[in-house]
Amino acid sequence: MGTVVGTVEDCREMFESSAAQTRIAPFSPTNQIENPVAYKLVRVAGDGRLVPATDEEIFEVNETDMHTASDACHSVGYLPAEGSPSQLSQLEETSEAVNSGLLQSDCVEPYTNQCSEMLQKVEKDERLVMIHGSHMLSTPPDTNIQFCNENNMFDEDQVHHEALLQQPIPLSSDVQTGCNFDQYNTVEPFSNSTAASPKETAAPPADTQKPDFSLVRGEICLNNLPIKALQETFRATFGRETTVKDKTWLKRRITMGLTNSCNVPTTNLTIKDNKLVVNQDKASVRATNLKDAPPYSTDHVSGHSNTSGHNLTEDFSCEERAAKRVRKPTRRYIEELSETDEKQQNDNKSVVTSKDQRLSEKTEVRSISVSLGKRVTVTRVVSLAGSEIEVPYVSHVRRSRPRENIMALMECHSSCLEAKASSGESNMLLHSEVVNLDPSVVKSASVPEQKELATSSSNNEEEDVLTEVDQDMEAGNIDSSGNSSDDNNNNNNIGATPMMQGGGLRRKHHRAWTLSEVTQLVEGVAKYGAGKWSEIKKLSFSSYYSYRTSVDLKDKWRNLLKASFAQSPSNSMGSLKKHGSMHIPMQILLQVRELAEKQALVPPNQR
DNA sequence: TTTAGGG
DNA sequence: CCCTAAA
Repeated sequence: MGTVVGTVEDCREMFESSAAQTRIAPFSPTNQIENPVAYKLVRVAGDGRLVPATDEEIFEVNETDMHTASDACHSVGYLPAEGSPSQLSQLEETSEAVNSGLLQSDCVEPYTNQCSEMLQKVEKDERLVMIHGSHMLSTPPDTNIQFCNENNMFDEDQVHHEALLQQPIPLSSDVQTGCNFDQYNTVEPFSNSTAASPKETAAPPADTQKPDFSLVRGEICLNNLPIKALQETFRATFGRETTVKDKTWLKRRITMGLTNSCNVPTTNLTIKDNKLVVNQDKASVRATNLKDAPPYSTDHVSGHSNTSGHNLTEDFSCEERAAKRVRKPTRRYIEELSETDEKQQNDNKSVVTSKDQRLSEKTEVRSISVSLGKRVTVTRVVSLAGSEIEVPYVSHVRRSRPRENIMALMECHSSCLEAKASSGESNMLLHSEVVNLDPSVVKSASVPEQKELATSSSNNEEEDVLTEVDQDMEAGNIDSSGNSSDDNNNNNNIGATPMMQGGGLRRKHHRAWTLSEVTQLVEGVAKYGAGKWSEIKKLSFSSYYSYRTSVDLKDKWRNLLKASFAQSPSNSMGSLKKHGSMHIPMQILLQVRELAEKQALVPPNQR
């Protein structure tokens, strides 16, 4: 069935040669409409192998990802027979890689122009791989959904092709029964694909896809949660509080956090009666924009959501703005704004603006290089707590775990992208990828294969350096412990390097554990047993190239145990709450406890 | 190299 | 998270 189409190319090649454009072609309006493309961020190892981007990396991209991307993201990468030939051919190359399981479906990146820019800047070995998936079927970005399996990836069994086929475009409420992710359904104002609406809608039914543990296990339906609950969930997910009251935003963020992916549509949609409502005016505008703004322009798509419709009539970003965009708040800023917004809209705004401008500059630079020759700054409007903010779609490549090697490199270029790109050894690749939604399949598949890959890869992991973007939105967000590191990122090399000015090593990067990570950890312990950290890491975390080390896993588990037992019985209900620090849903804690007890009994063998 | 613990 | 002793 679904053949994966992907192209892996040397970045230079892509950018330098006309080919690049061709590849990008999928974005062309025409293509987009019919064949949404999902891009996946990939890093090319020195040996030429493709290494799936880290979830964080992806994350960054997602945040900024263009509307387009959002569409793409959703889509599961199946190539329809219909896929444009060119795409197919291109993709074919990558398909191999994909099969190998290197590709992870989580994030698709909509890099086009930006990529090109970045690439240009990056002159080293980095390569970009674009893999295009033609289908729009969206999948919940799930960390679990990684296509790690070499063989299986494309097998129908593993892949939910069938399911997808059956439920092509429409996300019927039926499909989504159970848990609805509004986010998925939500359409971004800028979403590219006109046709997308259905596609987006296609957001995978939570049930089927089993986006994430929380979703599956927790049976968390973000849609139904009140804002307060969402905020709690947010805290649980990211380890920090949020005052944001925008349901849409919260849901999206949470979803992103849970899934570790970017698929979640960025913006606000108005959902009414299970349908996404877009302002026609805007839509019309959009149409206009689409023509003008090549790749980025997006179409409005109306999606159906089963969510209990609460309406967010936030404006979808106006095309107009898109054109104008100056501001480019990072996530963090956005979040902050939203949070503070309530309190002080004015102040925050001003602050944001200033920062944004800075960012914008960078962005612009990048954009300039774009193939079109015309730099287009794409921004999207995000409504925060009632105030709208324009957010530039800047893809961030997240710094993955900083390897020592890299660090040195990184230091040189503190400023800009170039530095990031310049990791000598590894190259970042973006490839569009088709994503399989099938949770079960993905999950099972991902684990084993990946390991092999990693192994075979010859230890590249460590060597590889990921390109980073100056801004790292995620870091700020994720890091619950507000580390100064984030700040440093902008100014300095970015968190990637633990180096301190003093010359001493700084703490590694504080990365708050996400719910999804915790879930994976718990699963891993359940499967392999506590103490098998290396196993767990390989099987459960290698997939998305988590920077978590076995030691990290061990430490986290230790903390989980502590938390689980610390929890007094009285708390049955409140999974979250209190303890400013914590989160971690009850279920997980309970699981932890069970596992702990269970293993205590049967310590040694087994698994 | 991986675990287990202490810090 | 870091560091380190043990294995």
